[in-house]
Amino acid sequence: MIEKKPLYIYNTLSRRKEIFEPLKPPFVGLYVCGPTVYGDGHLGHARPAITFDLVFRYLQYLGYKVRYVRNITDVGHLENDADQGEDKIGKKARLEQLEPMEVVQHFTDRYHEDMEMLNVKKPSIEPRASGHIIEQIEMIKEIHQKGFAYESNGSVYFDVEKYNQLHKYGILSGRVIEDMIANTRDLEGQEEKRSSVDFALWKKASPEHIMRWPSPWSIGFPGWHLECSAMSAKYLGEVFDIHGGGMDLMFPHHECEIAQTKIANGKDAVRYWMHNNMITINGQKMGKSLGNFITLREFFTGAHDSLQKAYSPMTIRFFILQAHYRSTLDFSNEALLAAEKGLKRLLQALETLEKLKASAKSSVGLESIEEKCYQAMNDDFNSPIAIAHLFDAVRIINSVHDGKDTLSAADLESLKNTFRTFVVDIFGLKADSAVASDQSAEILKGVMQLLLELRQQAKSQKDYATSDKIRNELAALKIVVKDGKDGASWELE
RNA sequence: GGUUUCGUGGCCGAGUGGCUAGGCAGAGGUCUGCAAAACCUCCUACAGCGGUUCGAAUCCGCUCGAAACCUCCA
Repeated sequence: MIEKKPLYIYNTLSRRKEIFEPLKPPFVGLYVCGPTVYGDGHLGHARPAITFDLVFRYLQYLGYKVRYVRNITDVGHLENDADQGEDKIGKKARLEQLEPMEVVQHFTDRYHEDMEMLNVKKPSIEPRASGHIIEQIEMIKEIHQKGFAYESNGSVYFDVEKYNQLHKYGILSGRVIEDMIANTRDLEGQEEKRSSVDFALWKKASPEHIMRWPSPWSIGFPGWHLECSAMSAKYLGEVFDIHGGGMDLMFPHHECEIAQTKIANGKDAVRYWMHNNMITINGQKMGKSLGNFITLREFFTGAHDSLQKAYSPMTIRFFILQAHYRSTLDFSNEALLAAEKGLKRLLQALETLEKLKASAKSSVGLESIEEKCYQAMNDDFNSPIAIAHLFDAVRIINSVHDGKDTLSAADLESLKNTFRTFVVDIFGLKADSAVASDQSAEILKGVMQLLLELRQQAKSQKDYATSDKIRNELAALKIVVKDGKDGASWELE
């Protein structure tokens, strides 16, 4: 354990920050709703991935042994358009003449690639919904036996009104069931349900629905909300610590999870509910249905009309970390450009830090930086505040490098430790690997050293024509030379 | 219509009863052969109107505006 100060987490259930106390310390169970793999991930998908990556990393850093479960939804959710009853993955597969699992595999692989680019750590377990049909069927049986589900034409529905008589339905989203009944729109395929608020636990497959499994009720597929309940219970137990996901999943997805689980195992499964906010574009949610999304790959390559240029994965990561996870974050080129420059400044300082030399004593105090960073993180993972404090450290690092301030050996060691810990370990930021640490990189390093020495010689002989030629030619190769107090350094643009 | 939020300087974004983050952009300066980088200084805002308070951007009320969810969505 690094710090004994309490960690506060905003619990959606109580709508306030609560002291985080794991059920069975030092273990922490964390479940996060993962992607539906029927298309490439977009910027919106990066938000929960990075948010809970931060949570995962920080909890681990505090010394907790975290089991992080993030699922892959590969059964598909019901489509609500003309192709009623057909799920998204099935639809995509029919269109492209592929096996559904082929589609699933393809987009799962691509999702993993995106996550790796963003330096998102792999979860401890990444279960697939299709691999847990049996568990889901068992759960439906349990709910059915207890009288909170009914069969209708081969499908099984959860009886929300009956549930609401014993427990309150809508505790997470603050909804009142009467209002919902009064306000629900008329949708097709609702006639099988007793009430419009009921939700499907099992759906009988229509003929064109190609993803299907046998069950006691019909050949079909599990309802949309069941997989997370079944898989979280399987891997984290009937009661576990944190459940996360996007705010848009709060209702109905998470609300349904709460109701199902409460009946199936008689307990409130989740102790802390965490929801990340949305990324917006022109003030509107970036989403599949609105068609205003930009995929992560498009960001990385710049291949999208809305993008002025390509943005590196680390820029995206830093952009997201610079906002608190519960705030909406508006995408724009200006904002991304600003993030790109800020990140560069931060990572530059990380390198500069390695070159600093200790002095007899420090001219600046820095013990509070570490403390402030921890305080910020302990306050519901307030990464933007922690980053602000890291920029204070950047200023100190650069001042020392310029010879305007000094640091004692102990302070320098402490600063290195704090800075690396937060930037690299907790925020997961790293230099984009334009130059990998392979052989050619070593050669480049040597060549550059030679060139800079030659340039220095030319400069000391006031042969500026030569020194400028070296600098300009290198600039044309996208290598930037920076003169400092003690010699020049270089970087790739 | 209901539920949940939000409205902060040129832009992005924290904060949330008094001490007025941070980044980007802009202006001036230091350094430098010049440039870049770095450093220093400056630009000081909280939608509007009332109320509570010694004191409010922060609490309360109203008005205006925006978003998410109520249908799959991170």
